[in-house]
Amino acid sequence: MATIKDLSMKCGVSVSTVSKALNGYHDISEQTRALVLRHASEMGYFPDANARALKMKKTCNIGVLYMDSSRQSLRNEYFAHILASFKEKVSRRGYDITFIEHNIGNRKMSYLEHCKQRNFDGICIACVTEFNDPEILELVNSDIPVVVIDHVFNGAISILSDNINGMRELIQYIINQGHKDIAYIHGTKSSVTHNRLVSFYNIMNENGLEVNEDFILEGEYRNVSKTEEITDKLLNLSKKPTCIIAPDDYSALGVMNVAGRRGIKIPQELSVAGFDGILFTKVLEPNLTTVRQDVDAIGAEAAKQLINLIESPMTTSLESICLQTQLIEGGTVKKL
Amino acid sequence: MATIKDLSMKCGVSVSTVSKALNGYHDISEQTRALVLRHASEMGYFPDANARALKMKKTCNIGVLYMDSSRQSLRNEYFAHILASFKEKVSRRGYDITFIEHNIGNRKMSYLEHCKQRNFDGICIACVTEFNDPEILELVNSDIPVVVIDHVFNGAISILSDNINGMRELIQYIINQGHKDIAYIHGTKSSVTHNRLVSFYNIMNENGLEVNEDFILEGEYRNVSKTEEITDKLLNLSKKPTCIIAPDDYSALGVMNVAGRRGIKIPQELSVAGFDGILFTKVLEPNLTTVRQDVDAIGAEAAKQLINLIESPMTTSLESICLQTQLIEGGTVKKL
DNA sequence: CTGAAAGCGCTTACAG
DNA sequence: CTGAAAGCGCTTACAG
Repeated sequence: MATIKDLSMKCGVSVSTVSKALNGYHDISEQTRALVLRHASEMGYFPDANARALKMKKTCNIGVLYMDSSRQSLRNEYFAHILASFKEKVSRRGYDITFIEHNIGNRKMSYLEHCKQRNFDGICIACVTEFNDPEILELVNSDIPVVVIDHVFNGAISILSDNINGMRELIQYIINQGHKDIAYIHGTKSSVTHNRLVSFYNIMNENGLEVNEDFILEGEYRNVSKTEEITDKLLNLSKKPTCIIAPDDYSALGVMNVAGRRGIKIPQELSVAGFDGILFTKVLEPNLTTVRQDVDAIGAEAAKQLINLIESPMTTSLESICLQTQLIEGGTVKKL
Repeated sequence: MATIKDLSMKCGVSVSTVSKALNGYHDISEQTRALVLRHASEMGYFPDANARALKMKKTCNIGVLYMDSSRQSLRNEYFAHILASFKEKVSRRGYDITFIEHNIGNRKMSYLEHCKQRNFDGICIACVTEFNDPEILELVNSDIPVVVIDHVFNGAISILSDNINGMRELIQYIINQGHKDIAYIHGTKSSVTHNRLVSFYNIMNENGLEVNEDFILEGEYRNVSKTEEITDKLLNLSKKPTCIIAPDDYSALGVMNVAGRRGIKIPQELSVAGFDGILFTKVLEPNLTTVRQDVDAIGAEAAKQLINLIESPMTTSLESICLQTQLIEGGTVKKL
């Protein structure tokens, strides 16, 4: 690729002048600037990003961490959608995205070391199940601007759905449909899971309904077979629930499958709800009753906050931002 | 971050010596090397990747292009899975992944210019619908090593499923189940679509079956509502198909939805098949009859080929590599 | 075996 | 308004 030196020779001016002309400095005559710009575009010249980064301490590159114990990574639709939106937003602001890994070339290193070597301007932590991993804490506590999806850390910006209110709306809707015996197969413990559970209990209580402890069982997010197993347990109880809430939309298929096998019609004989509002549930018929998380907004907000933090650290507060969810009534919760 | 200069002062040797010790040169005494290594790890020193890249003309970074006209990007499960596998494989070989965009900072540029500025060691082109876009051609014809998913370019490595054989197995299976009136809603024109179509015609002919032109309609990949529309048309024909093949698994939901609305039972009264073998069809009951593309293998093979091309250009041939597919019989094609 | 020097491609005080 | 010089953090011939 042509270098700034080639360009300066072509223009017959010094390298310094070329650089200043290109970077919009004002102590350059309009004539010279025009000359430089013309030759630059003729030669297809663009400054080397590495050299520029080295000098300016700014890479215009954001590190994204996708690491979860089940190694779903981009295979998790929810996070893939968030990343897609995040990517679109940051790219419009001139930042690229690079995944954070454990090595460069054949050197092994920690995530933080990777970020330091690559000189990322900021970091987005998403799709992590192990929030207590010391490597994650090291990242969050570093001096690199960080935004975290779906988890609250002291001293970092967090973006997450309003799980409490989302769950409230869902449960209230189900109760309004006449259900009292509601089972909740919740995901593995996490702050998100905790908030949803708390909300579940609260709304039940507010409505004067008692929570049947047999109906609260731990499943796993996105694990269909585990949800099937638990659904089987629930349907074998002498006192059965009239409605089952799955950890998420995807695992809700597990509830449907078991019902199908037992010849139980949904929603006529059993109601089901999910959480997430992911793609395929929109087109499945009947539409799944669920709480839609606004993945586009989550990604975009994460991007916006992170870039603010990078570019205006002193006016960006490190708070957690809750995004509204939307109740999708769908057709899998029957009016009793 | 600590620089090599800090480290050299700590060690009391020159910067050159430190660099050589770190990089495994042999003209360094074992004593000195040990000293340097010890201090390096104590200080948490890692060489700045940008400075290194500048000097060595090697970034250990691969550009990935995700650009499709429908702006699905990572939201397309098929490509998200391929990318996940690609990412895992290249990272194990020490390469990072950065998405190719149209700008860095506030400079607009072409994809190629972006790659040149970032000095990517190689490029993976995936998730592209516009293979004739001049920007894509520019990338493919550049001197940067390139691997392309799902499209064959002269002079570039291509990775794709064996669509011809995959389709053969699917159609033959459907025919063996006793179907003669098979409709094929195919995706938008592309080389992949073309090969599947050709294969469809060929297998029909080989089996002495005539293709009913009314049964061959153009839909769109991953477009459920379009598939619903076309399914409606097909089911309104006086002579109806007994089996409908959708552009892919996702759009196959469209066929199922229309059937559901009309009270047509699948597979008892109408058979359906898809293509891709994506996640949710594995857990949907009855399992969709489909052709599974081995997304893990596609991503891994793309990674392997690209890295070979980067590291050993003279022993890596620019060919297209076809990966085997697998017929998933599932339960949506009835034995007539 | 070690180190001074040049250079990768840029930017930016500083002097003129 | 323009340009020579220093420097960002590295690597690597080259000299000793």
